[in-house]
Amino acid sequence: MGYNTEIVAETEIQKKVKDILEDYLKEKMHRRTPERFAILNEIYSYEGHFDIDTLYMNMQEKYRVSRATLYNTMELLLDCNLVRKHQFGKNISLYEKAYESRQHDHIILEDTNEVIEFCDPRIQNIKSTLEEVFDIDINRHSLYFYGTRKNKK
Amino acid sequence: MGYNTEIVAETEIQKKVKDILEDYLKEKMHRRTPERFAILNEIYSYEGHFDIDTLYMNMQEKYRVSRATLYNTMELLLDCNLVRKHQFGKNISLYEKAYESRQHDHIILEDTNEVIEFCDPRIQNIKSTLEEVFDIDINRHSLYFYGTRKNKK
DNA sequence: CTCAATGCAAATCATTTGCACACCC
DNA sequence: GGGTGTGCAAATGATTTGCATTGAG
Repeated sequence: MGYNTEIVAETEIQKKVKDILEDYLKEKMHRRTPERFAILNEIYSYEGHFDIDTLYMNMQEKYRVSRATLYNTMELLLDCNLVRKHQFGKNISLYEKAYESRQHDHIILEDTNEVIEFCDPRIQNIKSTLEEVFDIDINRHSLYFYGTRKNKK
Repeated sequence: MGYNTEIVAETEIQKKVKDILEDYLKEKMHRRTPERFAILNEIYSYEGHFDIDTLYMNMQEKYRVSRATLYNTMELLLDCNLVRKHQFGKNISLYEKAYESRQHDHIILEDTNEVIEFCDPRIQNIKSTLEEVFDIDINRHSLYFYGTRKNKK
């Protein structure tokens, strides 16, 4: 059929995450403000990583929100697992949408500032071992490898 | 023999790291200032993690150094692998001495703020795989698991 | 002597906070 | 209507920076 499946898929996900946020806010007795949905929508129009400032700039043209609200809302979105936050070095906080995107870790190439994403099942194994050995529950992890491209003089 | 091997060992290490720093500074054409050695010595009198502020406070009573110098010197000590730096969350930078202490990673228990250290050889395996697959050299990594103690209501 | 290193205070910059107003429930 | 959420501007706090002074080589 002649539909643009890209756009259809996009819209579906936007709807789904909107519902997830609605449910979450209801459950936590938080208000469903237009700002919160506007932010979510903006985030889910992105591919890959973004920072708060980019988000702020981009939104100014559409639905105007303050930085304070952005920071507040990111907390909520993190809490309901609709976004993930990455700390690439001290002053580089990057976010990305999390719904239906695979859990992955990162390699940072310090010569080129490239970021490579990878998945390795052995991390889950390590996690399981640790939970057993120390009798704990592990909720999340952060793993970064720092390196450089080979064969450079 | 009747020697206190603890203290002997301590002193030996202090000497060794002093030599390492000397060599490093010589090689890099940096000056061997008393501040740098005083800081190194202070750090190697600690066990476990410490932050810049603690280091600063503690040193005031002995060899007075400015925060600026502390930050500068930490860079050098990181570069010559005499200290390691850990980023536990955005505003919690902790350091620890690195010479002759085993590479380890951390679990952070968010309910109690406990920090558990562990070593798992599988991380090295992951590293090797990544180096091969992406044709890169990995210098270091940072790995944190975040969790909670079990069986709490 | 010369310039890298130091100390001090001011600057930075992402994030947080306080407060008055707006609007979701 | 009442109180949470918002915007704004000011506050924060770890780290950095500028500059005059010191001291290592």
